[in-house]
Amino acid sequence: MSISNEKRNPFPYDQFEPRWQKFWEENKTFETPNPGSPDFDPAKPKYYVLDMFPYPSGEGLHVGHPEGYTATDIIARHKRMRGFNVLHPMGWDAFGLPAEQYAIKTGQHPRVTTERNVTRFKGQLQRIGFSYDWSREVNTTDPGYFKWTQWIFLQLYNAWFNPATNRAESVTTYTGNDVNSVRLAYVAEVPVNWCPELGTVLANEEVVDGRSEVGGFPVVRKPMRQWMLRITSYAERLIDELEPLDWPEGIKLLQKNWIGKSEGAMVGFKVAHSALRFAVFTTRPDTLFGATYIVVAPEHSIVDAITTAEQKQVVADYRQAIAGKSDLDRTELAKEKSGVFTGSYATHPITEEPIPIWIADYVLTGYGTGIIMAVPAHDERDWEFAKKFALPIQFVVGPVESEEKCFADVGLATNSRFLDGLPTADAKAKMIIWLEDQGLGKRTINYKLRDWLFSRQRYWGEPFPIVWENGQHRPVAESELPLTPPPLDDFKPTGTGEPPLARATDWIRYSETATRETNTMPQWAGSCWYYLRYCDPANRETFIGGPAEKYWMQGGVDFYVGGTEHAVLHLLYARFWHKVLFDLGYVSTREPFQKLVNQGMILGTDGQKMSKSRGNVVNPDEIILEYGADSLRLYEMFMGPLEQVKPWSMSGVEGVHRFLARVWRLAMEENQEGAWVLSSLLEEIELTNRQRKVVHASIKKVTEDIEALAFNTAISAMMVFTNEFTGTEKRPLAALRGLLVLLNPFAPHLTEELWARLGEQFGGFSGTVSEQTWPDWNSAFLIEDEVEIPVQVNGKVRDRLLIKKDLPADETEKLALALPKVFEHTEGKTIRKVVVIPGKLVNVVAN
RNA sequence: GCCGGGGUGGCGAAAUUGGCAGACGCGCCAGACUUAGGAUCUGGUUCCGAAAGGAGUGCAGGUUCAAGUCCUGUCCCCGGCACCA
Repeated sequence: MSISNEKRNPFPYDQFEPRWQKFWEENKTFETPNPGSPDFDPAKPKYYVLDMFPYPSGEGLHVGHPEGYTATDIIARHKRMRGFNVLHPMGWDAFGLPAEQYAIKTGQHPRVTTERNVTRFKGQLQRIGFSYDWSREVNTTDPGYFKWTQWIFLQLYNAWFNPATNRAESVTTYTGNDVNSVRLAYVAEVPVNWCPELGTVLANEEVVDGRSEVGGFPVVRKPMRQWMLRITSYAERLIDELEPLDWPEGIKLLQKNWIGKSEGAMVGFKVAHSALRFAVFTTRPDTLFGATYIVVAPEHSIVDAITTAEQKQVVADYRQAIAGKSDLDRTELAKEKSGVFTGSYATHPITEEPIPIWIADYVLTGYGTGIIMAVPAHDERDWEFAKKFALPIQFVVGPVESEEKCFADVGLATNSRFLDGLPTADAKAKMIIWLEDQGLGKRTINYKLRDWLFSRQRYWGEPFPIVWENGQHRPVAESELPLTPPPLDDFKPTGTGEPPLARATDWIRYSETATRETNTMPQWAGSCWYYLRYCDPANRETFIGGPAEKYWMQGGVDFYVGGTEHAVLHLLYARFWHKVLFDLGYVSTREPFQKLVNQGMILGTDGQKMSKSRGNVVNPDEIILEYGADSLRLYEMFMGPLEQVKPWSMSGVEGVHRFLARVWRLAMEENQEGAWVLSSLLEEIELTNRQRKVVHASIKKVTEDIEALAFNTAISAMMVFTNEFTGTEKRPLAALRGLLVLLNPFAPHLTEELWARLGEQFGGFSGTVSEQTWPDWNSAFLIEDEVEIPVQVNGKVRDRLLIKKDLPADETEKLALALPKVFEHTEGKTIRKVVVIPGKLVNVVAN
């Protein structure tokens, strides 16, 4: 019916927000020139602020995405205002399973789905007003991009890790006879994580509790021929070079534990009555005299050779039972130890006593040698196993309180001949030296980290630039890149482990005698180097040009924000690739990401993790529609500390929305017709002392808080600022100028709009706010000459004292003791002591 | 089990080096303006108590003139790893 029934917004964000977004786009406001370009200013320092680029899913953005993105955007805008050349790009990690599975269901080519999703994501991000330099947008599925992903793979293929120099080098420097045994990218027949449901193998990092990280399908162990990347040769450097980085300690530790370095010794054993030998890895060589049996992983190749005729059947049965189990089953059964005797004995290297050799699934194939010496007296797992199968237990470290309990602690060696009486650390060292002298063993460092399983049986990924001929692999020429996936009608997995690309028979046929590799790279490949491509996205000659790399990557990415879920995946892989590129001379830093921050997860309004099934997902589009992009940005930052997990609250959004409305009404008012016009209270007047103090205190607080990433308290400081001026009769323009600049990185649309409107009538508002210089505060304006300090009696505040800030202690004490309240509370007591912290507090101690 | 993070009002949270616990926001209460208010403005709001006063940062101790902050022990929540010899 009438106008009054229409929704009236407290300020017209719906009109000016899209207008400013268009303005920034048309004026290329946030495009950053590269070194060498005419409008590049080499005098400015650089700042590279990076978001973990998203996978453009069909669901669109959820409110978790803009959390980190808003934080980096505030930093980017703030750094620009402080005179930095800021690199702030965005792109798409667009290869991946969902698009492929959608293709399987609908026949729709993944490229079509991907393009649609990218358009959607980009539109959503632009509607939030992020200051990305969109001219640098990258997409991992773009042939112009994955050409270089494939190129980098070829560098890995053509490189080996030289232990003598502790770095990667061209394979041409390798002097051994089998170059394929040292390449950083190699083929191996390995037990892999095969996921029948997905029809593909997965990396260890993609398997969670025996199920696929994507989809949650069961994963089983199966030996298959796969491409591997030799990340293990970088284990040491991945740990050492992590140390100086400005990363959360928790993430560093997560990576360190994942790499899992342990120091110990390799000890050689002989199989009794046989020429067979094997080695075990132990971190407790000092307990060698306590080794009472040997355990071999069931899958180990030595098992056939050592199993006696009598034990053949039980061993076969056991191995069969283990092979049929998924990792999940194995984990669930972990509580109960199982295993069988092989019938063979090993000879103890020192005592030369025979000790039985068992197989058991508590020993893992992939770690150490896959064989252990069991010391049940001093290892919980061995203890359990020995108890269950009545194997002998020999204590060699003491003091032992009870023979009925495993003693896994350090202590003093006993029953160990030349080690007796030595504390564990010394015993370890002495044993290692002894073993080395006798040629029975040697000091060894072992890592939990395994080589990276790098091939997938999928369609929607980068094809390997490799061809096979006579059972041998070789790289294709660089000039043949990019190698694009062939068109297919059927994207389904073949179910046999043969990748879908195998269906493209013409594409596979490389020559009369050669065929193409049909595996594709995992999704992680593209994200291993995208931060480099942003520096020089249009370069057709190389993956990154020298000058761009040297300028933008100097000291690494300055600030990188993303979720913890990538702690051991993307962040480890990218560091590995970066180190290879560094060793080969293509980049100039050892590490890619100097400073890393993890944003905390945003929970639903019910305090639970957001999920479709719970129905508690908050859609940013709806927030923008109802409250505007600035409100969304501001709320995301006002919720609490960036790194903390925190629940979404709709009334919280309204709170910051009201704050923005107050800022709007500081400058604007409605006329008779209900149109917004400049407020009649605005005047070019001097600030009062009190106002000037508020302005400068806010500049200080907001500046320091932005640098400390304490955006929530920066916003509260601006709320205090706004409250201070809301009630005033006259509004000094200088205060408004200051507020708009401070608020701009947080609420760019509102501040630009007010700046422009004020500029039409008043001076001092030239250009856009984004172009303004960040203000400095003057400490002189912050000093108070009078302060109110609490006066305590026995630690309880009883009164207050208004004194000159620098009043000497003795005079402060005198004034405090003269207070009636102090007298009242010390009456009948003796004053023992008066603590005076000048300008801060007085505490009278009496009893 | 091991490693990491965290427990502060009704709620999200603040609190340099130990120095007035609860800034700011939400919610709630009251008032003003108003035909109206789920708009706006003003004031109040940790708890108990009419007040004086007392209690209070997961719990129990300790150090100190003074502890959310430091120390010892303990409980709970969240995240990661999980037979790595």
